[in-house]
Amino acid sequence: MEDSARPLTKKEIRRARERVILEAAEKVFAEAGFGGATMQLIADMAGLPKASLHYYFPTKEALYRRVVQRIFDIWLEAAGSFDEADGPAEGIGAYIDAKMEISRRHRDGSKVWAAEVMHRAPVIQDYLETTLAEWTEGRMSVIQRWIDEGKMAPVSPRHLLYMLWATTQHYADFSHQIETLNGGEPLSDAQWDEAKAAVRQIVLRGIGLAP
Amino acid sequence: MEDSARPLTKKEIRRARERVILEAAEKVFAEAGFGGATMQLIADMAGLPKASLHYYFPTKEALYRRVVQRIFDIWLEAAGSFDEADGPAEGIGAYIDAKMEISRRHRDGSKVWAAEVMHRAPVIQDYLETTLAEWTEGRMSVIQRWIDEGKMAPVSPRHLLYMLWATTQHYADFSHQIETLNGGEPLSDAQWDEAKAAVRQIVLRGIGLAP
DNA sequence: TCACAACCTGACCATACGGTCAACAAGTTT
DNA sequence: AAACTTGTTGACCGTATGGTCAGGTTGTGA
Repeated sequence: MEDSARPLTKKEIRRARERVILEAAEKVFAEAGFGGATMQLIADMAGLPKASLHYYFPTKEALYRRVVQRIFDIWLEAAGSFDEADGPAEGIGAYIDAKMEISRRHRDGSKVWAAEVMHRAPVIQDYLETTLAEWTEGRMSVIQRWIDEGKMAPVSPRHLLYMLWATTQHYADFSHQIETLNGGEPLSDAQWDEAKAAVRQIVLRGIGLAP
Repeated sequence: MEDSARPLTKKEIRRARERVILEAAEKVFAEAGFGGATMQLIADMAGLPKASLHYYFPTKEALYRRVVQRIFDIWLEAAGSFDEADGPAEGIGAYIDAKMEISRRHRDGSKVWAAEVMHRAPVIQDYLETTLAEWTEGRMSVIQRWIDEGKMAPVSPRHLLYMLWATTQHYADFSHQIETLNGGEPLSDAQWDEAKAAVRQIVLRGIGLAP
């Protein structure tokens, strides 16, 4: 729109183009799945010729891999909110908030992640086996410690974690169903707050913490 | 294997072939998604030539439609377990059990359903808007009545339902992740019981019912 | 300013896919 | 057993897809 005094450097262009492509790819992969997505569709959505995609990303699979990796980084970030707490109310409460916020802000990414896992994780199997497995073990022992210290009711740490993942992720993966049941409208800000509060309330009470 | 005295009638053959195809299709659609699935793959899995699939089901989409419809029927059946109860403990407890059992027995179907909704429900949008919406409304008022009668804590009926769907469905849709975190092994019978009990425990306590 | 490297893309290619069909086989009805 | 309906499938077709590449453009360092 405006004539920039300085033309963009190559590095800047590269970075910007890659971002545009990755964002378009994320949306298309989320909506159509890996098999249903086409390079042409992604190119159109990015406003670039198809050949350009192949200049920045050699293959469709390489592009997909980058998209998935991006989500995992975001996921890891949220995972951190668990650690800084010294009690279940703050720890799990903050984790719920963080993951709900991800579902809200990164719907497409979440869907890509879900589809990847559903299809037996062809790309991220190693992440599941290493990073995710370690994180899960760690958090399970934190929860177990809280239980031993009497800070929460004795519930299965593993299934509590699964429940947190499932519930928070649901708002992204099934957003279409949720919107349909909301009269075809996306959740408003107030409704998102309501959802967060409801999840927090049920889960925290569920692990023995009075509201 | 055994030589049948009476050769199968056409109707029997038709029914049997259709079932074989539908089961193969469910598996392939679950593993590869609609876009990633190919008629050839389904044919191979069903042990039939590709042209035979097109004899029984005119198009890939028609086949997919039938697979999805099949899941919805199963889902509706489980939905019934909610109705016969006159209190939240039995009603919600039974519903959790029923849906967990679906996740266990119909993993592939659940995945197909999840993928369908994730991709904006191209095939089942009308179901979501009619049958599912009505069922949801009905169950929400049942829950609200329970709350009004003091039978459970005042929680958002809508988000409670979402939580039930999310949590129970998770064990099917993310079964691969769960297996990976279980040392690569599928859940044993005992582990399934554990999972069911844990979900029931957290949810029921979460809505104010002491274990 | 010049040589070079990075960037860009229209045109092209091989392949794989969903779907069709002709020809035949197997039941079913009369 | 003849006439007819239903089932069966190998071979084929048009198309769309992922990917390539030659040839041109544009920024960059000497």
